[in-house]
Amino acid sequence: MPTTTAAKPNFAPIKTQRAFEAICEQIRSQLAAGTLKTGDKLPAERDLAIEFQVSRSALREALRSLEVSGIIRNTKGVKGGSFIQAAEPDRIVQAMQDYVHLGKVSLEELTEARLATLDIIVRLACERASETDLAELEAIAERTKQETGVEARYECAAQWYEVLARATKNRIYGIFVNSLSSILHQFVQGPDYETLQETLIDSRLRLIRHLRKRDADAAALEMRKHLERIHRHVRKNIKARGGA
Amino acid sequence: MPTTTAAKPNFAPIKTQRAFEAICEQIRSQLAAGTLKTGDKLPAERDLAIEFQVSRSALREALRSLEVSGIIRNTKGVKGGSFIQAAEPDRIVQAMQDYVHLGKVSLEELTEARLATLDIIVRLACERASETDLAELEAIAERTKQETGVEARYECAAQWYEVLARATKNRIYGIFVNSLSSILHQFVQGPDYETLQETLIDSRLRLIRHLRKRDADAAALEMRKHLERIHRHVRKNIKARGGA
DNA sequence: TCTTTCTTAATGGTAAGACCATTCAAAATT
DNA sequence: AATTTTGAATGGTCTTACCATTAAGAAAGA
Repeated sequence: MPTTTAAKPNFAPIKTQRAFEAICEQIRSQLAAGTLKTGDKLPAERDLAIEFQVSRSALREALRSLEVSGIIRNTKGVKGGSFIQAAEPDRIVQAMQDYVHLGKVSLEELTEARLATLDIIVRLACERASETDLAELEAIAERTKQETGVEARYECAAQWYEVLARATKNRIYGIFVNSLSSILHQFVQGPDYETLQETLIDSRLRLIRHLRKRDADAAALEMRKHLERIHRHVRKNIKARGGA
Repeated sequence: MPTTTAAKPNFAPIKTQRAFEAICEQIRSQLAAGTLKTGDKLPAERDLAIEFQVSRSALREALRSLEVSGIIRNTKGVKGGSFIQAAEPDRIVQAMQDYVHLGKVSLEELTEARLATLDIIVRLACERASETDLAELEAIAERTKQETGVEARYECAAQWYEVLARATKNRIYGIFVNSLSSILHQFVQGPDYETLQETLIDSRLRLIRHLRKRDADAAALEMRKHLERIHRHVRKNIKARGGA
């Protein structure tokens, strides 16, 4: 980069602040500061509009924005209002799904990221999993054995990964792996699901044993082999269907 | 309900459909069906309101909802309107920020996840970084040396991580590390930023050298040491300010 | 006293109409 | 030909009004 460019322009992009955006910012910052927290109730729309010195319609657009962002929930009637919602990763998952659906991310990228993320998770879980966590994992593996419906099995898998992520005592990993898994799940439907199922239970039981022995390398390897089986299956079905 | 209820309940949760939700659904379905696609322009608000037979305020709430979902973008003036837009990862970052603020994810969790994620990124970049990537990284490191403002430096850091993530040829990592960095950035303000800055440039240059030699372990170690310096700094400032 | 029904106020949801600020093309002016 | 002015289209905001839903309290009935 041989250029001279005395100083870079460094202009801030002008951006006419709309009223509802300013309102959202204020509420979000109060959330970040802790002034507002889950369960709190915002004043009524008419009162809030007066407080912000905007019209009710402008305020409502702000509330609508916060609602679709999963921050508040609106209920009608007296004793109704806008309540700060508990955090749910659904919005993140949906945002990632939208991103993927617009073709910005390939299946290969998803599977690779999932593999790497679960490698971290398994190794951390190996260090930190409590006996309660392990027992929960065993219960899920046991339940998976009995479920037959495709949806029920997916539910089991989701729980499996959730508990596994929880064992790391770090919620961030749970978000990551949940997002990736739920996106990949849309490709999982297809034949040969039965044959995968057989090896699945054994693989999970082996993984639990490795976790109990705190053998991180063995556990990570077991997870990797399992995921690669799944991903081969997914890739094959994608080709067969000429999917997205 | 005195009856026996022969079969299992299986009731769908009642959910009063609000007007703007119905509008969003129609537009989303037209997107899925391909009737609407990126770049298309929706009719003007007043016309759309007539077409949907709703008031303009109800329609605007629907548009607002679609806008914060990243589906449309609104511009003013004649030749303005609502345009279907391609999704950008900003939404994901925003969703993760909301989640952290709502969900009491601790600073420790954030830093740990960032460390682990960047470990993956560095190792992958070691394998896959092209000469162009490396040159870009060098240019950024060089520019960082000359910037003095806090915001300008953060801009450099953001670019640094973005290019680094791009070198992995996997966009998912970029999303992850962007989200974590932007959340952590809110804590970075504070004293002692100058002393950190000195070591920063050297650390980055060393990292680039390791990447060039394809020495993954050395590169990962360099990154880890750097991040741990940063995180110690952040933690200290948090305590000093009694922050969130 | 207890139960049921009715009233009522609070709140979100919707409607209708008006005005402002911005934008850009076309007309008017130099 | 270049510049300025005009004007219409469009999103953003404000105002006012009314409707639907909800829950608490009052009233009525047992």
